[in-house]
Amino acid sequence: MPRTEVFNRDLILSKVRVLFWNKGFNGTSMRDLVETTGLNRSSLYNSFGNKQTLYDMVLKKYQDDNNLLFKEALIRADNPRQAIRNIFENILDNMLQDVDQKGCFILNCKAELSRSEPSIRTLLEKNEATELKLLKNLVEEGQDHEVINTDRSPEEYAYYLYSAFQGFRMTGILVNDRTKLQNIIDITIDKLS
Amino acid sequence: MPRTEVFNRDLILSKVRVLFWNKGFNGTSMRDLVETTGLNRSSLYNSFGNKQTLYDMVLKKYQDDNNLLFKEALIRADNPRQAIRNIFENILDNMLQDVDQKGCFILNCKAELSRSEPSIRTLLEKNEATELKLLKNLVEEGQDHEVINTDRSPEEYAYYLYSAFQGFRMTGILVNDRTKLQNIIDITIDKLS
DNA sequence: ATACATTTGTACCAATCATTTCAAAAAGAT
DNA sequence: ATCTTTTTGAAATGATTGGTACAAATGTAT
Repeated sequence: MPRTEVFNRDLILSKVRVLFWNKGFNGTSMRDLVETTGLNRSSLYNSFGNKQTLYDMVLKKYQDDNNLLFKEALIRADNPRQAIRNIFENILDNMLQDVDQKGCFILNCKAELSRSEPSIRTLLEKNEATELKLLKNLVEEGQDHEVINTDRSPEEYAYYLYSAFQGFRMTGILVNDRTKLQNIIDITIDKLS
Repeated sequence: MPRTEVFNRDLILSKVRVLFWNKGFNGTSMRDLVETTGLNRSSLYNSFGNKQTLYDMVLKKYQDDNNLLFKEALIRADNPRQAIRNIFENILDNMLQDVDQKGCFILNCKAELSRSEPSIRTLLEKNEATELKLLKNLVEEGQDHEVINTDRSPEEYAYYLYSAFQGFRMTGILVNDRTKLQNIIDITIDKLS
């Protein structure tokens, strides 16, 4: 009975994501979104809600994709320290492929909206807790397997790595030299050996 | 002959800065600026130019203030490694005083505008070069005075510290626990000993 | 072919955007 | 007191904002 959707929903959302990622929430207009997606204004509202819901959708999708990238890093790692290194290096490859040098969508969101949108702040806090927990567990395992030193507690190293990771992503906005970025990773991970 | 300005120019600009810092360029309206400064709409345009020039002015002022903070860190340091530590700890005090947890204005700007405004991108690149140079010189001195190890070159350590510094500032947006932030500094600087 | 649900195009909405205009008010200097 | 320059207030500018209304077009299933 019903007419089926003619457009590729995921393709549309990926275009929306690039736009928000590059220009932020406030820097992106519905006009921009209509032009870039090629969709009709009505279709956009009808199928995806309003500007806020669109932003929320692509931000969450970005989070999921990021988590997948992390999981992938864990799978092809010999040990927990290597897993942490892989997380950084997976992102490095990702960064070098991004000709726009958009940085991290979540960090851009954090910089723009963490003080204005309570719901966004909650989402960011949840994201932070998740990443810290992941890192803490990895450090804990690494210390158990004696591939990470015990100079600091797992939680302390988790905060250090979480902070370093954010800096790494911010640095990639202006720096796109693989050697320089790889060097940052090396020194950061070195600290754990 | 001319009537003198009745308002305190620096006070007005500091209010403008807080606004842009918190809500970004695109998130701040001229209406916001008029309300917060208490100035008349015409006076704002007449005395400070338009929205863009206002933003540029306060961003540059922020940069200058930041540089002053760095210089202060160098002055009261026993050696170059301590100077680097002081830079981080000066900012830590600064961060803990900021109830808004606005993070770093320059990084918020970087996240929001580095892909949209070429003039801003140039300013950010210049800022990056300056900070890297400062750090490189400090590491060089530190290695000469044997308070920083020579595992890596001054430039390599400069990138590492620059990246770590950005991460530290981004972390402070959601974390305001002194112990946790101090811990990040300690581990980061430890790497140099 | 008919019925049904959705997509689409166009036009429209009120609100807000950054910025300008301009006459009136204010305050220094002579 | 008069001149000069600036600040001020209020109103208006045209453009753009996010979002809606609704009829026409479209396609699927019976």
